[in-house]
Amino acid sequence: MSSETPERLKAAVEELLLTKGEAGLTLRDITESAGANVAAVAYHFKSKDNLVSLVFGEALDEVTNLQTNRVKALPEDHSLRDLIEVWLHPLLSSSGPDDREAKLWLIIQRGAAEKSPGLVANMMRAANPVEQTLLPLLAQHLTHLSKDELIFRHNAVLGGLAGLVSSPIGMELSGGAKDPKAKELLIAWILGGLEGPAAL
Amino acid sequence: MSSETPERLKAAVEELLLTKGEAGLTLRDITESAGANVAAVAYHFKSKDNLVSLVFGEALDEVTNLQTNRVKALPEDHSLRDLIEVWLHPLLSSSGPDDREAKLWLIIQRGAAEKSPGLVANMMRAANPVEQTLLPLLAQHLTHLSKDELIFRHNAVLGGLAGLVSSPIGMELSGGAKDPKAKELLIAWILGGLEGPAAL
DNA sequence: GAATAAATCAATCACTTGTTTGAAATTAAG
DNA sequence: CTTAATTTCAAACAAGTGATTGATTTATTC
Repeated sequence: MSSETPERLKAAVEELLLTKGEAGLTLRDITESAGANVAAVAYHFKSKDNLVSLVFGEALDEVTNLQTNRVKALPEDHSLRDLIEVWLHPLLSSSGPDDREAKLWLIIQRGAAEKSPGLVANMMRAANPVEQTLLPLLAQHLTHLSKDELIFRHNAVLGGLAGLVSSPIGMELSGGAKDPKAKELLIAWILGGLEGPAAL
Repeated sequence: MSSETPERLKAAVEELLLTKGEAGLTLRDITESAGANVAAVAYHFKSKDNLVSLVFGEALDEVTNLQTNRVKALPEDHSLRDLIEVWLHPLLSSSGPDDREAKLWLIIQRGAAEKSPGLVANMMRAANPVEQTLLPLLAQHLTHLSKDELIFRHNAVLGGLAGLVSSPIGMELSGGAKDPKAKELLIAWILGGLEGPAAL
């Protein structure tokens, strides 16, 4: 019987990344939270950094897959609002089977906000799939924008969400955006930012 | 002659907050960078945390003052774009005497992104002045928004800038937005997000 | 210039960090 | 059952953390 300790360690890292971020993430925090010995991390994963990077990478892949699958499943005649809802589904949907995706999303956003080394390493690799399926569809709805400006606004929305999620004074998206009212506020703002007149 | 060591220490903290953030900020980093002894921090400021919190607080006050003064100096018949330009001036202006304000802004944004304890403590206090002068003027330009939605979009823009500034994949605003083209892209996006149709 | 106050310094404190070790315990194979 | 491989564990490691001490130097005051 192979040990389930690695799974418990990864789960503990996920939970701690969500609450404390990578900066304040201690080896003993992880092992105590997972009910394992400190040496377990080095035994199962070569190092703590390696474990954290692995968790980030898997979270990124999982979220990316779910996102691209939803986007691809959209009907031909979908609206821009449909696209946005599907794109940001984990942030907007009420709790349920999607809770894990929302959690992973928040972990990633937080990691991005504090430039977690373990995330940045995986970022470039996983950014491509979403952008290759999403950007063409976005372009289809935003014909008034040049490619440069489209990419800029795409990044702006992503950055904006990251900022909103991690802002100490901003709303608490985890839970907050699932209030239907907050969801409408958020979508309206995103739509306005995307559909507004071009600068160039 | 009173020592100038405290000034050098604060300057060193500013520089290190900008490059490494509060998470990876070491007492010995500070003192070595300031050319001072490790004991100097405890002598001049009671503790490292106290020093960092002080630097954050002063940065917050300085930026807030400059912002509110510029906003108050606007003519009666200014446009929304004028307001935004004045509001986000440190991020948009080319280098010069404003470089310090841009630096302080970036320090604050980064601190907000990683929820630096030393910043969060000062945040609530300093948030009021800007909002009390800025929000009424914003409301004047965005009459189609309810007060709730206005506040939401104000926070969204702030969060969005924080996200853009600190995003690993986003543009590099420090320097990037000072390119006139990037400045126009940014302002157009912000304007669209603010002026877009109301959700409620 | 002597006495007092302020500031700097090397050395060390107790504590936490991630990692390693070698023995003990558990599981799998013959 | 016996042996061998896998996994767990307490203990210790070196390096780094913020903070403190008491002596030494520097500046100020009378």
